[in-house]
Amino acid sequence: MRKLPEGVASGRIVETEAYVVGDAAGHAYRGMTRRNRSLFLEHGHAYVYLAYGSSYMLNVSSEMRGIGAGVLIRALEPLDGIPIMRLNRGIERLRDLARGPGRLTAALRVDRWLDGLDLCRDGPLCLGRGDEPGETGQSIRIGISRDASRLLRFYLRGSPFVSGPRSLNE
DNA sequence: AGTGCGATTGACT
DNA sequence: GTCAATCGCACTA
Repeated sequence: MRKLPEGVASGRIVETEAYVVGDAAGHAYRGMTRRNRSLFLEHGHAYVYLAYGSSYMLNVSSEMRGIGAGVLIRALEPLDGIPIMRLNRGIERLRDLARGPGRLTAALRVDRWLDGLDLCRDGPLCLGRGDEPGETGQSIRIGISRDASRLLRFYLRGSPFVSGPRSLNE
C-alpha cells in the first residue's frame, strides 16, 4: 500500500524474486556498500535502488539485521487507486500499470527516498495482509546471469499481471 | 578522476 | 523479435 497526497494506491503482489544469502547474483554478495546497506536491515525493510539509470527497483529485506538478503517485488495486480497509477505511469492499460519491477515503482511513485523504510509499520509505503494466496509457480530469475539456474522467481499462476515471457509463467 | 556496467523499459523492424 | 537510453555506483589507479 502506497500513501500519496492524492490518495492511496495499492495492489496484490503477484511476482517476486529472491536474492538469498550467498547468492552470487545478489547485491549483498560482496558485502555491505552505500547502495545496498538496506538489504542488511531487519527483515521487512525497503531496499530501493536505481537500475539502468531510469528504473527504480523495490526489494524487501528478508533476514535478520546484519545479514544481507532480500526479495525483489516484480509485479502488482492493481486494486486501489488505479487512476493514480494511471497518472503516474502515463498509460491507460490496466495490465501494464505495474507489470515489471520498474513499472511497479513508477506506478506507486517509489523512489530512493523510501530506501530503508520499515514496510511492516504504518507509513508512506507498507505491506498488508496476504488474503487469497493463490497458486504459486516457480521459475528461473529474469535478467540474471550468475546463479542463473536457481528457481528463485515466484509468481501467481495464471495471473495476467505477471511479467516475463510465457515460457516462464506456466 | 576515470571506467564499465546493470535485478529495465519503450520504441521500433 | 532487436536495440539504445541513461546514471549512480562500485571498482581501479
